[in-house]
Amino acid sequence: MPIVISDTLTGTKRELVSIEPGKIRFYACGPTVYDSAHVGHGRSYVVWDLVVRHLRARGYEVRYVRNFTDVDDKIIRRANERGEDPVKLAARYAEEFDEDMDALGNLRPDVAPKVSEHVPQIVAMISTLVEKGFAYAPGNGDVYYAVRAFPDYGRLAKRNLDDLRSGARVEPGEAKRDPLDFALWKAAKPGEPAWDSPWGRGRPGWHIECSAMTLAHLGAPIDLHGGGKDLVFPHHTNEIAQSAAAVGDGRTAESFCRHWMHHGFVEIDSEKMSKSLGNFFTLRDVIAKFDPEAIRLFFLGTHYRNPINYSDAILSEAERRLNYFYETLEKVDALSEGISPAGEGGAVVEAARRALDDDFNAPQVLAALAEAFTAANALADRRGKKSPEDRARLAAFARDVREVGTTLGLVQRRPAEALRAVRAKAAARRGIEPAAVEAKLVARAEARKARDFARGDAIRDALLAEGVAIMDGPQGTTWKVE
RNA sequence: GGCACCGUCGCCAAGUGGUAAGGCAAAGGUCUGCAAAACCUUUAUUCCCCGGUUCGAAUCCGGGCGGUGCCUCCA
Repeated sequence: MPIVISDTLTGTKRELVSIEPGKIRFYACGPTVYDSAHVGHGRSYVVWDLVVRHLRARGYEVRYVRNFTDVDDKIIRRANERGEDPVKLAARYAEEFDEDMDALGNLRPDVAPKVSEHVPQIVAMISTLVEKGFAYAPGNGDVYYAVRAFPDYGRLAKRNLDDLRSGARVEPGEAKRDPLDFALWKAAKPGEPAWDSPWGRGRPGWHIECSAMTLAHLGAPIDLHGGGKDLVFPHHTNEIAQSAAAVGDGRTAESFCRHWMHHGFVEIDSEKMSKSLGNFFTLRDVIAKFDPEAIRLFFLGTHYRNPINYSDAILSEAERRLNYFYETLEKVDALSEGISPAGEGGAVVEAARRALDDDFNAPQVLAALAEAFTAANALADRRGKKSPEDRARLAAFARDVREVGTTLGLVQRRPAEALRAVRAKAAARRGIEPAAVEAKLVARAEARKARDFARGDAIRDALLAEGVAIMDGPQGTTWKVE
């Protein structure tokens, strides 16, 4: 069964065909680290994590490279504002980024290269482009890429040079032959980090770093390149032009990379979440409020290509759903402890694989899981003693769900611990004191033991008014935050 | 202005030619001292509107209306 993706390069859904059988060389555009990551970054890298996990589950040897852009105008500006060294500031945010990604359950990439550590490769690549006639140095210390030299220019973005030219503009001081030409190398300005080059001291332009780091760590051509939809133009368009000119045939986008995937944005009130609009939440802030696995579940509930609206309400819904998953698993684990599962991988595993093979359709996997969970609960809660066959089926459910969860990066924690963590966050959010709740539950238990149901119910209703729901079970009373 | 994308139940959301997944919410039921949770049942002859193609369209084509993104930094 082939894996099918929506390929931006062709604008169609088509089979992902790797250059070397069984191997995928994958590059995801990483963040520019001048500030804390926001929810939009979280979505982006959960998407790429899903892609990598599924490809690996399907037997591919995936080499996953994701860069840090740590040399950039915004980093320099931010560092100057704070009187800090730009490279150090970037390093700090890169570390923070890694922590956030870990919290979301994303696997680390195999390589996470930084621009500041690849300047020699970048200079070498620019030199090649100049030698081959794809780039020119007008003598002001800048080097520009000559867009007209690359016949496939703009194909990824489905735009031709005339369309683009109407909107292009040239900054004062630039010496471009064509307004669409873009800087590969920028002459150093005072107070900026700079490196020596054949064109004088300066620093890399925006797009060249990804090209150079892709070639340094994956070679060319690569199989798959990913990023947000906002990177299609100009970033990826220019990457293709540079790379195909430097190491490919100089004519076609495919000589650099075969397949391109782009995901949709996280939105607030149906508007793109972005730094410039100021309508963003940092991952740190959201993780402080909601369990990161609930955030991940929220991301996976919408197909990666579509926009996804962020709100506290929808995150609460994801949190309740996560609770349901872990409560079910806790119950099923208790009933099937030490039992060997019935049969081989079940229908859920197969359904999940099919859904992910079809352009990484995670929402469809969640739908398949929903049916499995319902069936497991029905069996677990059925009255009467469980037969050995029932227990084996429950064990099989737990095994299958966890296997699917491995690919999604969900339900890998121990249920009791996850439930406690989720509850703690929800309680903190609502200003609920767990110790106070426990004390009230003791009082209620005493009242009920004395068959004073009126008093017991009064305590329960008071807790519910605070947002605490209580469940009486055979093992005693448990509670959670509504 | 140019180039794209999107519009599916009260809400969220799959589905890209074969007769509308799933979740939340809602209603009824089972269970329960009463609840909660869980489970069962019910809830879109219909997919923004109007035409067209087709044996057949939410899915393809044309036109409208509405929303968004990119064209400048952006995941």
